[in-house]
Amino acid sequence: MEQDSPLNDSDIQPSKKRQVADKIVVTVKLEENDGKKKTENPSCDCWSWRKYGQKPIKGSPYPRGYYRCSTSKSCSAKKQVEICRTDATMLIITYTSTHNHPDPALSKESKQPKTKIQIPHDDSNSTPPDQKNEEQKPIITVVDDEDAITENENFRYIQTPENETHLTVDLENTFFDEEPLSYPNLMTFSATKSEENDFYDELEELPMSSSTFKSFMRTNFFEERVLVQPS
DNA sequence: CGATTTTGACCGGCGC
DNA sequence: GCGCCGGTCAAAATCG
Repeated sequence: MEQDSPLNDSDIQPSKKRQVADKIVVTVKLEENDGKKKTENPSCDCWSWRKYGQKPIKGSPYPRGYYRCSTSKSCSAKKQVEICRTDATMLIITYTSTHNHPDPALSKESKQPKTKIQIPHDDSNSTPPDQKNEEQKPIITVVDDEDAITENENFRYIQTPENETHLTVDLENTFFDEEPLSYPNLMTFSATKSEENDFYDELEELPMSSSTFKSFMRTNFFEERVLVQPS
């Protein structure tokens, strides 16, 4: 249905190896909340996701789920959800590509789409079958596997033995606060991705107010800096 | 009844 | 060249 053809979207380029275009790794620390805290799930970034695959990952007892944006067929936004092999309470969400359409939540902030991340229980305990019971996610850790992001009051660097730079984001102070998000370096738009450029270019033309845009950015978390610069 | 999840098959890239 | 592994597709099943 999209009046378009199958595509010209640059998302399909089999001839090129997977370039590390936009890849954001967000680590969410799941804590046993009493279930009272209705903190939005970072994984539920207000977008509608449709699961299209799941595979066991080597080195991890937990499978990885593959989700795609279900709002728009032409939307190439994707995300992978897996559980940290060392910390079962750590949810690793990897975002790939960006949405080429406004966040539906912006229009209707009253309702939130249902994105249910399924957390496979590997415990042999007689855990209840209801796997839709995840409302716990107080801390978000953004892991930039490329370059270190910036340090912000809301961020905290965490050096991992693996050589990665983990960014801990205080959810309540960052996303759920109405304070103007200020991500100095995080806001650095990459001037490399044509798609993204186009995307943001459109945004500029859109009648979005700065606050709207902010919200938009908030939903998108941080547009990572793409490092792909073809020589 | 439509949208979404599930699950195995399929495919392409990479390392050996 | 082969096998491993990660990522996607597609058909069937399930849910609301």
